[in-house]
Amino acid sequence: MSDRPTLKDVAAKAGVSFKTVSRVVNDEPGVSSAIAERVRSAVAELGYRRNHSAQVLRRSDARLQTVAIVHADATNPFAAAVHASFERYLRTTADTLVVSASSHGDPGEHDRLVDLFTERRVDGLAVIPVSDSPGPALRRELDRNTPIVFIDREPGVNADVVASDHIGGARAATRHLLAHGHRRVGFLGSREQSDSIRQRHAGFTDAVTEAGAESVVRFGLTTPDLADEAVTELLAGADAPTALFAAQNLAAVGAVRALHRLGRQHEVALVAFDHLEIADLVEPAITTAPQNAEALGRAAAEVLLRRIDGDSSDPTRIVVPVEIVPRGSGELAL
Amino acid sequence: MSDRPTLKDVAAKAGVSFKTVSRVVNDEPGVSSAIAERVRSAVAELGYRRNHSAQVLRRSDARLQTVAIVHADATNPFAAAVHASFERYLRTTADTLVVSASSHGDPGEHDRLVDLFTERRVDGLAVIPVSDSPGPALRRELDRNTPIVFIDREPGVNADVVASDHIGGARAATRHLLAHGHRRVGFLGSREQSDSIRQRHAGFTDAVTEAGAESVVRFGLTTPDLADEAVTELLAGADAPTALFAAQNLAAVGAVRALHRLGRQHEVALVAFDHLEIADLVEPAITTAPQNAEALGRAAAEVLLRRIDGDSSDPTRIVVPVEIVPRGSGELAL
DNA sequence: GCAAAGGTAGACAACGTTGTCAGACCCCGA
DNA sequence: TCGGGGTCTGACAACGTTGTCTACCTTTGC
Repeated sequence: MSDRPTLKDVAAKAGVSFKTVSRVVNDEPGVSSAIAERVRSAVAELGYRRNHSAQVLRRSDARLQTVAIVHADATNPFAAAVHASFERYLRTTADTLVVSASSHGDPGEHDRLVDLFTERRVDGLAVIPVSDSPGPALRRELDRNTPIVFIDREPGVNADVVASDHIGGARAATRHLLAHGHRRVGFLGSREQSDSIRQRHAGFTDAVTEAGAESVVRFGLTTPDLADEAVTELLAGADAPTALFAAQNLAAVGAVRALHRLGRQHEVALVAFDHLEIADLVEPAITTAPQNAEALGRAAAEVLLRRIDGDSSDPTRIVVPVEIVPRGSGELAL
Repeated sequence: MSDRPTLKDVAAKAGVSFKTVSRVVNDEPGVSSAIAERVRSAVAELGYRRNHSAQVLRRSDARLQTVAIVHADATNPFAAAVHASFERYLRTTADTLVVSASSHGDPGEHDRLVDLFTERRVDGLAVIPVSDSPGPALRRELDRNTPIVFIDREPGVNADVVASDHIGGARAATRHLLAHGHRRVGFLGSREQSDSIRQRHAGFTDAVTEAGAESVVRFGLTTPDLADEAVTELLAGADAPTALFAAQNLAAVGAVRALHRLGRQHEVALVAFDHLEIADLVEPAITTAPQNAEALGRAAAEVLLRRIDGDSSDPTRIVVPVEIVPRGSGELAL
């Protein structure tokens, strides 16, 4: 990727000064149409492309038309959907390139990615946190008032956040189960370190407590296999729950698998947080409380753009509602 | 994202020349430890970060430690899995940042993204094509011998490609169905413009022809809903197929949905190309011919790295085998 | 005690671009 | 014929960094 033609190369070919070429490629006035034409054909012939680094260096105040999004796990379909919405909004409304990278869940790598994007100078950052508190690079950028928006999870600092109403959604989902007569409900959670999971747990506990019901709680179910095991074990126990709230989609997948293998899918109620591709493919179809990825991505983009435009008001916290979609599995009565 | 401290700012704070600071931040020899220490604390205090643009500009021959991947649709789980493998390999073995963007299937936007990454100077590009032939920007980069690897689909030019064995996988999957006695097999395809879909169709046709069986072919099933409709219609017809080959995962999801709604999931055989999250959640579990996303991503990274390292041999075509995973749905006999 | 050698620090140019300024040219009217 | 004004073009500096070269200061060896 070297030996690219520069303004000078184009200028030499067109027989003009490189400043004239600069004017032409930037559509600046003050170039006669004959010369402009000659320059344009030289540009086309050499395949000249402006060097973004040099441009950015010279006009260090200008917009880079680039924002970065740092993923915890870009293969998560929910994260991908948020990303898609975020990207579409920024590309279409602000002509801004969205670049991304994923830390695969490693906090050190996560912070390192923030660092790498910072070195490369972006207009702003969207971050899906992997841990409770920001790493050194992220903290430095927050101090520097770099436009940053956190998506989906609490960053552990006072900053702009766009997140689903985890508490309200989990509370509503659990109430939904309790309304069908269940008195003993299981909670299937993934990483307890994750704030969104903790919030869903809080909403779950709210609903259980207000109804005076009982609960069984499992955390650490980060893969379908682990969730499958946990459900199998729970249901074999003496006082097994009669309804399950899966706080995360992979846990839900494992729960469905276990229920079907045990043949108890028509007996044990299940509500799953998050969208599930499989929701209406199984019998009974799975009642879900899906996060609105489209709204989250769009809201994050809006907040970030406002910050990039110079808005320096206090951090905002945008909460996107989560609504229950009844499909059958959550309506199984005791 | 402005007003960042520069070498000069750090130098002023530490009371040295900016070149000395440069030496310290680059771990170059020739700085006394006392001064180096003073510089390091000034760096820490100001939160100095090297300006990547300036660095790249100065050393225009050097590696940028950055490659870009341009997606057709980053929300496709298969694409996401390939990306994850690609990213992990490059981050860990070559300390290279992988940035990405997605065109959401729009060829013009796709080529524009290539252009934007080119302007930003990356060491190489990985491209998941959206159309049969490269756009102007991509063509220009190919002419310029920019390291580029195409993933999963044919680019329409002579270039490095890493792709699954679509033909062989589809042929094997179809033979698998025919081996269970079916004589009339349906083909469910998504975009006919896509070369991978055409190849799967070719493999399908191979197997049908060699067995002297009959086929019904549907293209354009790009969403589960469209596939659902198509299957519903096919099965209602006079000479309905008794087995289905879904050439793409979204089409497979729709097919499963239709079969279950019609209650014919134990009667009509189904093999699906690609990985399906739902594969073993439904009854019968779905027999698949999954692409090896991990191998594809890794192979693409290896090819690209070799090109970046200066390998200028003829374009290679790496074909990653696709193996059938029998789970039940594909073994339903006539 | 002095020259040579080595280690340390800074001055300066250059990368490719854009902003500022000045110069060259042309046309027009006096 | 000449000056004034506008239009077009180019020279030059600057952005923040790294590579090269030079200058200083200390140490070493005779």
